[in-house]
Parts: sequence; C-alpha cells; structure tokens
Amino acid sequence: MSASRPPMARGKDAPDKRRLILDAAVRVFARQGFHACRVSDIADEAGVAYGLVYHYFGSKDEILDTLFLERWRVMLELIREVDGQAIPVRDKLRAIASFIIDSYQHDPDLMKVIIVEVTRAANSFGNTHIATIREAYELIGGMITKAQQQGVFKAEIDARFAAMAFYGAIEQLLTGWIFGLLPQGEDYFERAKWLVVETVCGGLEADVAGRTSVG
Amino acid sequence: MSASRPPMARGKDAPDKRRLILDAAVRVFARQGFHACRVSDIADEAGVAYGLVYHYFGSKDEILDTLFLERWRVMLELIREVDGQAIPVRDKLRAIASFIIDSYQHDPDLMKVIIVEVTRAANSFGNTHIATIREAYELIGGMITKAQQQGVFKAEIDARFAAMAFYGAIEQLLTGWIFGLLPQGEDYFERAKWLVVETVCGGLEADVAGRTSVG
Amino acid sequence: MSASRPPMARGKDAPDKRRLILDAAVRVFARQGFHACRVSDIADEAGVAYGLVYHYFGSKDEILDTLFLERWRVMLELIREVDGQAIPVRDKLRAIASFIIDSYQHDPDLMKVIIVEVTRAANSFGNTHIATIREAYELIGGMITKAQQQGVFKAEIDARFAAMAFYGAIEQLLTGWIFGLLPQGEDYFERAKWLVVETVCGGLEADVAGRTSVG
Amino acid sequence: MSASRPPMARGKDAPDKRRLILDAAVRVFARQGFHACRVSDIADEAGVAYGLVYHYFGSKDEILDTLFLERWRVMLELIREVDGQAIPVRDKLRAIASFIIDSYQHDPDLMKVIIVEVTRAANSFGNTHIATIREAYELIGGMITKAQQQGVFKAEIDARFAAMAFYGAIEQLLTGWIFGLLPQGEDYFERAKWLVVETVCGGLEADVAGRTSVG
DNA sequence: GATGAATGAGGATTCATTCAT
DNA sequence: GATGAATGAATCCTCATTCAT
Repeated sequence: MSASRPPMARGKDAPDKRRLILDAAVRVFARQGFHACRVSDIADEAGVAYGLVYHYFGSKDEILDTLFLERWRVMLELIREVDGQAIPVRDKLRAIASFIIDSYQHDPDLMKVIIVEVTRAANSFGNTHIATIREAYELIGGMITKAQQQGVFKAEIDARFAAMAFYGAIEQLLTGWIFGLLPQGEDYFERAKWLVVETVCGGLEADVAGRTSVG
Repeated sequence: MSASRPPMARGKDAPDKRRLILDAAVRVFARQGFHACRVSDIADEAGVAYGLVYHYFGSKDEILDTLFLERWRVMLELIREVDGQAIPVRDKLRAIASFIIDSYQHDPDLMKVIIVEVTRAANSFGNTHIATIREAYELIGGMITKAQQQGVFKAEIDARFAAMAFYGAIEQLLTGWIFGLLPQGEDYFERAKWLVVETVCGGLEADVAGRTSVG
Repeated sequence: MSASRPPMARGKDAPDKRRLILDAAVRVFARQGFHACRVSDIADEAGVAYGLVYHYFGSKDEILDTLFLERWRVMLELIREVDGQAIPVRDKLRAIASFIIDSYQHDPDLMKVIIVEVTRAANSFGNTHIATIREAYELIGGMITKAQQQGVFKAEIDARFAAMAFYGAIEQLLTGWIFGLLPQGEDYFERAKWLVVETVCGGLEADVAGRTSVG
Repeated sequence: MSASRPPMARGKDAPDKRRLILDAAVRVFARQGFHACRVSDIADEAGVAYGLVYHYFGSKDEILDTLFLERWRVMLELIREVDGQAIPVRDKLRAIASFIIDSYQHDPDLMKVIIVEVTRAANSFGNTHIATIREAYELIGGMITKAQQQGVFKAEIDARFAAMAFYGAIEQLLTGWIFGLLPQGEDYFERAKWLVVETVCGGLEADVAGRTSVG
C-alpha cells in the first residue's frame, strides 16, 4: 500500500522531462499557490525551456489536473481495494486514514496543492473533479452504511454525513500540518492515524461502563 | 447568539456604500470565485462606481481580508463566550457547531467564500489570519483538555488534534453542502449539528454493552 | 530688487488658503515631481480639504501655471527694468544673474519646479509658456545686440545664441545646486553671480597682455 | 569621433526587435513626451506586439533609462578620450561641444529626450544617473583646473562652476533649437560650436587693448 | 524533442475632476 | 467657503499561449 506517486519507467540517464515538470510544478504550486505562479516559474524550477511545458501539457490547468488525477487515482484504487476486503470497518477507515497521512508524509507539497488548490476550490478545479471526489465519499459512505446494517455502527447517523465528517477530520489534520498549526514528525503521523479513527469510531468520550475502546 | 454579520449603524436612508461593496463582494466571490471575478464585477453588483471600491479598500485582496476578519472576530467571540460558560463540554462543542452551521444557513455565500477562498489565500495572507485561526483552535483544544482532566474525555487523544478533527468535520459538512454533495434544508442543518457532536463525542460505534451514548 | 514672491495682502489671522495651496504645491512638486504627485498630496501638505484645491484652481495644471507665471512675471519686470537703465551691459547681465540666483536662494523648491517642470518641458508646460520665455531671451539678446553695436561686445557672436548661452550657464548652476552637484551656501551664491558674468563677458582665458578683466 | 548610436551587430536580415523598440521609443518620447505617451504607442511605432516591449524591458521607465545610459556611456567615452589627448584646453572644449552638437544634428529626437525627459526624471531615477553626469562634469572640471594651473585659464573662477556653465551653455543652445527659439541648419550648428567655446573661453567682450582672442 | 521570442487580451490600480451637502 | 465621497476613463503591466526555428 505505497503512498508514492507512480514511477515513470525510463532509461537510466533519461531525465524524463515530463516528470521533471510535474515535480517542479508541485514545489512551485505549494510555495506560491497555483494562481500566483507563472508557467515560467515551473519551467525555471524544472530547469527546462519555457516552451517545453507546453509540449507536454496543453495548459497550466492541465498540469494541476494531472497532479490531482495521478494521486487521486491511487487513492480511489486504495479505497476500492479496502472496500472489497472482509475486515472490520474500523480497519477499513484506518487503512484510508493511513494512506492519506502516508501520502502527506511522503510528499507534503503535493498534498498541500491538492487540498488547497483542488479539493477546496469550489469554483474551479474542485468542480472539474467533483465526480472523482464524490466517488471517494460514496465508497466511504457505503462502508459506513454496511457497518450500520451489521449493527457495528449506530444507525441514527446519516452515512453520507459521517463519511464527510471522517474525511474532513483527516483533511483538517493535514491542513493543520500544512499551516504549522499542529506538530509534525514520524510519531505524530502514526499517532494521528490511530487518533482520527478512534475519535470518529469510538468517540472522544471516556467509557463510563468499563468498555474498552481500544481495538 | 446570532450568526448574522455585525449591523452597521447608519441613518435610515444612508446606504453605507462600504457595506454595500462588502456584501456585493460576498455574492460575487461566491458565484465566480475570488480570482475569476473582476473588481468591476463587485462594483457592478454593488451598484457603485468602479473607483469607489478603491476609495474604501486598498485592493481586491483587502476586501477578502476584511470579510475574513469580520467573520472570524464574531467566531472568536462566540468561542470565548462558550468557553466561559459552566456547561458540559458536549454542549460547548454543540454550541460551536451550531454557530457555524447557523452561519452557513444564514449566509451560505459568505461561508463559502470564507472556506473556499481564504484557505487558498492562506499562502499569500500573512500570519495574521493563521494567528486568528490558531487562537480558535487553541480555545477548542483547551475545552477538550479540561474535559480530559475531568475524566469526561479520554486522555489518550491529543487535544490539539482532536480540536482539528472536530473543526474539520464541521467544515467538511459545509464543504459538502457547498459542492452539492450533501442534501441541504432546515432539517438537515439541525440534524448535522447533532450528528457532528455525536460522532466526535460518542463515536460512530454502536453501544455493545448497554452504554448510553447520550451525555 | 527683491526676489521674494508677491505678498498676498490679507487680514492678520486669515490664512489665505489659496496661498497655502500654492506654497504646498511648490514643496510637493519639488519633492515628488509634478507627475508623481497627486492633488490629494497637495491638499494634505497644505492642510486643506481635497475639494478646496478645485475651488481655487481649475486644474492641477493651473497650479503649476500659476507658480510659473507668478515668478516669471517678476523676472520679466526685472529684465525690462534693467533693460531700460543706462548702465554697462556687464552690470545688466549681473543684475539678471543676481536676480535668478537670489530667487533660488530664497526659494530653491520653487526654482527647481520651474526649471525642471516648465522650462525644460518641451512637450507640455514649456510649450504653453514659450512666448513668455521667449520674451526674456529676446530682451537679453537685445542687450547684447546693443552692446555689440556700441563695440563693447564682439560682433561675431550671434546675440540670440549668446543670450541662450548666458541664460543656460545660469540655469545650469541652479541645476547643479538642485541635484547636489555643486556646493551651496551664501558665499557660493554670491561668487556664482560674479563668476557667471565674468565667464561669459570676460571669458575663462587669462589675460595675455596685462589687461585686467576685473571690472 | 562619431555621434551615432552604437551599432548592434546582427545578421543581415535580423531586425533586432530590442533596438527597434528603443528607436521607436525615442521618436515617440520626442513627439509626445514621456508621460503623454503610452507603451502601446511605442509598440505601434516599432511595429511589434505590445507584450514584446515587456519582454525586453521591465518597465516604461527602464526604456528611458536605457536610452540615457546608452547615450551617456558614449558621451563619457568621448570626454575621457579627449581628456587624454595632449591638445590645448580650448580644443578639448571644442571637441566636447562639437560632439554634443553633432549628436543633436544626427539625432535631434534622442537628444531632445535626453535633455527634456531625463532632467525631469532625475527626481525619480536613483543616483545612478546623477553619478554618471557628475563624472562628466568632473572630467571637464579637471580639464579646466589643469588649464588654470598652466596659466591658460584664470585661477579665480572655480573650475566646477566653470564646467557647469560651459555645459549649460551648450545644453541651452540645444534647448533653443528644441523649442524653436534658435535657427537651425548645418551652418548654425557649425557656428554654434565655435560660438560657445569662444564665449566661454574668450568672453563676449571685445578686445580693448589689442589682445588676440584666438588661442 | 527543445527553445525562447512573439503575441495580445485581460484586469488591477490610479487619480484628476465633479458634485452634493 | 469648505468638505470629502463619488465617478470612471486611462494605462501600465502580467502572463497564458502560440509558433518559427
């Protein structure tokens, strides 16, 4: 369950300019924001000629689209895979949270760009990719619904809303890291995976009747 | 505990052009997005001359800035007020969730702008806004810490992370409404207030040992 | 033969806002240049309301025109008066040089503005006032012509060209002071008056035949 | 000792758009004045696209800047070269006056722009230009000082002031031509070269004691 | 594939001037 | 006279995109 971006097979010394440009774009978008950066900034950061960006990508937008889609495709695959497994819902949610947090740990700039520039961009990129995003939410919602049918989760809480809350909790942790509001580090990332699932599944409240909430 | 924007005392017939511009900006930003709209769109929407926008605001950015600050001032006041009350933590969180959801219900455009555009702009905006947001999180974190000390909340979950998760869950519900991913309406809003608090405090898991999840 | 600007008779305590605005404009034009300053800068500097500037002057241009004309009228009067006197040409030129240098000493900002913004502005104000400026040159040229006819000045040098060179030499001294290229101070000003006349009349060359060039 | 602008080595058919823009700017600045012309006027005059102006120059100011620097570099070279020659001071001054007047004759627009716009802009331009101009004056001042030490020029006249007066006399002749106050033409230009040197070196005064004013 | 000069529409900002009070 | 809010035309500069080499 790797959180790394799909490798682009190439000859040993071949630099794969396309990949170079994408990776440069991530850094530049993260640093300056999509709107504040120019195509020339990306080319400079990648160390390639201005025009080459347009050789590989049709537009500046397409670069961001590509970055989003690359990552989100893996994300959806992961969710679908998890969805098909015969494991407790808590483990499923745990796998999703782990994947997202691992993704951040592996490439924080990329996740920052996706969250800041796409996921919350209701009027631009968010709308373009709404179908993709919706699918993720629906898959998660489906897991919750199934858990409710099995009696594992309470039935009173609308699964769609619960899915949003779950995903929002994770994304906000990332946001906290992105903007320096939460401490980062290997330990914190690991703890966060457990924490977000524990909060959403077990709740913050202490057990009043001796029930152990630790799985 | 009104979620409405602070009224601007004025003579009966005086139109307060500044307010007019601010309100128009909310509508235009919500409709087109901050970057996609022109200053002239704001002026047109407000029914004032182009130049008047610059009479009251130094730049397009400053308008967004002002909207953010206005809203968060009210938000912080609410949180501080709630923090000072001698009520159960669940009620405190409920009050905060209610306030935010009421705000959305009362002026969805404004909340859309705050969530969608300000997060994106957090790159460019100085640390002023981050500091404001940080204060809100710290207040919520403080409530959770206190609850943990009183044994009401589990001690294993870092309060700062829990505060982020809580806030993120709420914000994602708003995002769901904004993107049209969740159903809206008076009932849904009311239900959402309960749901988000119930999820975060009581957890999604059903009681397996007769524990009542109602505080 | 005062170099001061015409006093504006007024009640003791009356501040004469018009004068206030003109004087403020001199300072602002000198500091920022005519084009780089806004009408509001003038109003601020004068400590009057924005709109009052337009109560006294029809436009920003008119302010500069007024400043130029006020000073140049006195200048022309001086030249005409000198022209009518029965004194050696050297004394006449000396009187003119003195007047201009005294003017600079008395109000360097005003002279800077007139030289920089009007006298050299071939495409704007310079053209507007070309007739006024031409008259001064012609009067000086006339003095030189007369001196040539009297055998005091060489006949080979075109009087119009000589008049320009004479005036240019003076103006360049002022320019040197304005841009910090020449040392300033009472002594330098006095010496400059003598120097410019001595240079133009007597020449820089040392006497080779015992002639004393000091009048 | 050509007064022409430095040639730009290029392939036979290559149009060198940068040069095209610079030359167009000279014409437009001379015709309309720096402030009154738009960047689009320059582009139109050069027959290039609007944006290309900004491809080669950072701003409208930088164009004027470049013109100034280009011209003064040549001017300084000339003065330095003249300064190094073992010729009478009168010949040196004559060479400088000739160069400037030739420059005007060769490209009156450029000289108009240099004189009219750069002086005005000296406020905004940093001390870079002032420093350049200062060097020219100091070189001329040095020639005069040397002549004074050799007894060729009077010692009573401060060399720095004399240098300014000399340069001012020349510049004012150009100003006279620019404003249409002095007659132009091959003969007048040639005569002016002699005249300005004769005036400054020999003085306007006729010889009263058989002194020859020819050095 | 690679380069970077060339294009030109778009939009923020400025600021002189007007005018109602 | 005095005030400053209101107006809107003017223009600089940006930058995504195209294209010839």
